[in-house]
Amino acid sequence: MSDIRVRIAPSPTGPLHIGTARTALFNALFARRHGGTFILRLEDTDVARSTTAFEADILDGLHWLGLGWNEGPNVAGGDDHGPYGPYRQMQRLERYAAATAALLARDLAYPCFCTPDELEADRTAQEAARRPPRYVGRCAALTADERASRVAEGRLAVTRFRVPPGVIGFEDAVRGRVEIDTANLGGDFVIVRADGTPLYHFTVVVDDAAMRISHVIRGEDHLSNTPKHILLFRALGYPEPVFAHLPLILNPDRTKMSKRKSQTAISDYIAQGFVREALVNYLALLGWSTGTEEEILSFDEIAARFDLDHVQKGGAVFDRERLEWLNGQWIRRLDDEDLITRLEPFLEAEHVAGRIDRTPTGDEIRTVLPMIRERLPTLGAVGELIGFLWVDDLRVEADALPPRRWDPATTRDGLAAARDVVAGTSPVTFEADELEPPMRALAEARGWKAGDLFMAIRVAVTGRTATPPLFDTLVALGRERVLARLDRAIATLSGGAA
RNA sequence: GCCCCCAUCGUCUAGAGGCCCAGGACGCCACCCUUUCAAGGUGGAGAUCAGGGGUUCGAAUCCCCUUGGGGGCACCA
Repeated sequence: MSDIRVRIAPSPTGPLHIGTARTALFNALFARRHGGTFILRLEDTDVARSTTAFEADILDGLHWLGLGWNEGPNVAGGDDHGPYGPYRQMQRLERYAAATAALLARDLAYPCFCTPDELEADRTAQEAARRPPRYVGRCAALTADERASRVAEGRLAVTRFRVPPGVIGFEDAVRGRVEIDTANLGGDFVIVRADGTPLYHFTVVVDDAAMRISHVIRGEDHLSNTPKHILLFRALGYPEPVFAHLPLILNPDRTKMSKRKSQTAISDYIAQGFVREALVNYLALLGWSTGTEEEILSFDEIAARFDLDHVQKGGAVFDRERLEWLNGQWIRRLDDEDLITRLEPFLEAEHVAGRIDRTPTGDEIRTVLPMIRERLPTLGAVGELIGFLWVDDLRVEADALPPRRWDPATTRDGLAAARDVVAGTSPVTFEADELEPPMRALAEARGWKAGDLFMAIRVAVTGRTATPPLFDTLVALGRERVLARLDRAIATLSGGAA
């Protein structure tokens, strides 16, 4: 292993977000490409919003994507592994406390007694004066006596980091040189809350240093905050990692992708039947490219080609249609047993939802695989596609039965004639090859267009106008059920209720 | 308001001075295949490379300005 160490540091305050997954993927790819270590650290210092359920969703989602980590939590709410643990920030409080004490001792940070109301008033005044919001420094120069008296009053203090004047510059691995004047950082910022819990900008630096992170690869939304982190790295005497800021994933209106405007939870994509290969492939190509025209690529193939130089700088709109296309590509590439395994939970769900009457066996799924493979944009589409195979009591409305060019009477005649053809076939073999010729002959004999006859049969036995090839469908249904469904349709058209 | 980042077909992108009056993919439109739906094949429409100045024999590629878009500025992460 090289000394390249990268991490994904999600906050368990929501389900695994597509943006977090993409950042995790890029970090994992970078680690794989360079033989480095990929670390997962949970940033759970927002105790009020963090939950074990979200933690589980994040861990499960990352595992599902195939993005395993070399160091980090093992299970939600459980223990972890790796030489730099623990990997949950709330279990690392003493480290932040020590770092805080060090900063306080050197007066690089100070206690601030300003109340939320005072700060709010400051911000309101600044906004009214059309000035950028920043901490005014009311507590920056308090004497020891003044601090003591405030403490005596029982007032709680946060800890603020002193932002020194100057320009902070760094070499971003995707954007090149970036320079920001510390005067634009918003003043001395809070690193520890009044209740003693540390804040993100502080913990991220303490931990990235403690965990020996060599490359911080994260979203562009952190670019402006990077000077704060660099200031902290320096104040604490830690070496600075290399920073790489990835372009944001955007809503169709080009704003930062959000739950309000897009589907952002990975679990939702999983539930709809997207396969990991497609998601990984799609996400990798969102903001990065091989530099060639290759595009259907596995994680390993991408990792072999991955580099930060080809990372795009501008944000990328999330295009679900392209994801669906890629998903279809990957579904077609899965081998039979794999596809069956992945389809099973979706068929099970169809059953549970009551849309089909039983869950088909693996063997049953295997027999229909050739006719559905090319027709599945997602695994979740399987019910719509062939659910009619496992419905006991299919009923089709009379209005739906006639093909475009046929009237009800013709349709009834056509179905009756078709029924005779089916009835005349051998009950033992019942193959598509022995069904099609006589049906075509029938259509020709009666002067019907074969397509119309086929459509009438299709709707009668499946209830749908779009299905896999008709004769394969009839075979899958079986002779007896085809006869029964044709009978019922004929009865329906005859005015009976069957 | 201030700071930072960004800017090639509707979308994802190739392009690191001449190979580009800009290539690929998704989507869209035709046609082929075809019993429907897909898949697949072929072809097409679609970007004066945001605009304007430079630099250069030559710029999508380098520089500047403008415009536009985005992000950040919490006792959220």
